[in-house]
Amino acid sequence: MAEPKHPVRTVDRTLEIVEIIQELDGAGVSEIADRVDIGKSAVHNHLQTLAERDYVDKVDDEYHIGLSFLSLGAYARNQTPIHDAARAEVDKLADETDELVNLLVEQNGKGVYLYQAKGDNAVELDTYEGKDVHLHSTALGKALLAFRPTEEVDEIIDEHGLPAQTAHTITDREEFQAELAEIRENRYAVDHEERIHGLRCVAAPITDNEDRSVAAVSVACPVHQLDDERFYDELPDRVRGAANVIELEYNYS
Amino acid sequence: MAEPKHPVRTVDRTLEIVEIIQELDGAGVSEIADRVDIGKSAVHNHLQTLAERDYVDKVDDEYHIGLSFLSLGAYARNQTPIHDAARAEVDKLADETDELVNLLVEQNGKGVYLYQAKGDNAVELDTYEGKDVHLHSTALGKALLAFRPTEEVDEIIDEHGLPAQTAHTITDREEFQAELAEIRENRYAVDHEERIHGLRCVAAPITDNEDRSVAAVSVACPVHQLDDERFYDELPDRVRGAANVIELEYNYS
DNA sequence: TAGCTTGTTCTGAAAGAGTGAACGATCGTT
DNA sequence: AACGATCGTTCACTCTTTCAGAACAAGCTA
Repeated sequence: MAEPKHPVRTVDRTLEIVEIIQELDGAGVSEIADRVDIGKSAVHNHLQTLAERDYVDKVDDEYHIGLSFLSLGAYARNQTPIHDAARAEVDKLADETDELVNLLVEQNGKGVYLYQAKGDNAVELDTYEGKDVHLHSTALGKALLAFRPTEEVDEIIDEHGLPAQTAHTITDREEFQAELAEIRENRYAVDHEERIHGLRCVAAPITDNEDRSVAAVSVACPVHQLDDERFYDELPDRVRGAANVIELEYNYS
Repeated sequence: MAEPKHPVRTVDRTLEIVEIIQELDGAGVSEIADRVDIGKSAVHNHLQTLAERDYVDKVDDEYHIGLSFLSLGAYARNQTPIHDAARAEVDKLADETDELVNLLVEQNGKGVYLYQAKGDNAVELDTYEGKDVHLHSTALGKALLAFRPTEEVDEIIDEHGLPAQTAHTITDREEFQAELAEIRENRYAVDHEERIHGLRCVAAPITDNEDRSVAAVSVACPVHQLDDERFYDELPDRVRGAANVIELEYNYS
């Protein structure tokens, strides 16, 4: 996507304001005006306009993200064919493993969490539906990239790099390509505390009829919650099994 | 919320554009320009700006709602304490009944679907997470209103009226108040094709410690799918049971 | 009470959103 | 194959309208 030739600055500013509110978990007019480069009267006008349509909620001089965004967000998700195909199986996997199960898709070279199901024993993380993450530092992202053409992976790395998130993140290009090759063989990926310290995940790609990935599913759990045996023997099979069911649903129905 | 004294028109226009795209299930520049009162070059500028941040997706000269809205929408939902408390139980109810289960909250006098779980046999409806509906024409809305003070109900009716959605919608004010009184006694509400022809629902309120409703759960099914016996005997108990579990989770944890 | 915040209102002035025409591309039709 | 229609995109000018800044009310803290 080329840069807009004639961007509408007001729209950018509004989106910025909304994103700041999300980041701060609710904020007041002055607080927002400090972060975005416009005066507080202007911020006030934006917020009133957004509040009118319930895109923000005002609670005691604090503004919060409004539920009107849910309509658009849920709609956007429902539009993706993979969501419908995957949801039931993701729920089931969460139920069986008791862990946190995630579904991720790619958008413009980054990963976006599309759906999340929490088992009874699920770890609490910073991930939420709609959040975007670097693809290279998660099992989900690696599983997804492994089933994309090499040139596409190169493009994505060119654009976003391989920034380190923890000491375990793979930051070397060749090492990363080797990792992807291995994932292609196993049809599952493992993340050893590569994005978050103390967390490891197993992920499997969900591919279309041409074996190109359209999404990935993962189970995430704290390093010390599951012993290695179960982590390496049991989880990969379960995750691949779920991915398989989703693929069938996605490709043949 | 008072009318904004100094609305930011550009923001209104952008939101209008986005809402049109949603309504039309994707649209082109000219198509949008026809509906919103600005030229197509202006619409084009808006869309490019939104696309830059993934708030809209461009696919072959058609623009669609982007996944960036999911981040905000899911975030807004996660902020509501009722969501966390209810989600697991709503899933369970859907699993047990095989039907469509909905969770609704009130916002500015209208109902907003907060969460939805589909059982194996769930009916396909026009409802989706984030959608807003009139409160008076659904079992969910009636259950919710029944546990609000009378003056609050009056205010809401003053603002939104009791418009007929089908031939069965209650459109008379007194009749509606009587219906609410009955719901207060039973602690569950029934919707007899009042919003959609051929659909009936059973809903129960979820109340706080002062017995004021904060949300409602419902099971929805086609009129001819379930015989009257099961509909009237089995469902109310199940739905009230689920509501009860959610209340405990909401109020005491 | 004074002194700091906060959100809100208002008007002028500078910014920029929108108009409308023109261009190039891609249709389906003649 | 050439046409006409319709699409998305670009551009420069103009007039709309956003924004800055000051002033005010309300709520704190000291």
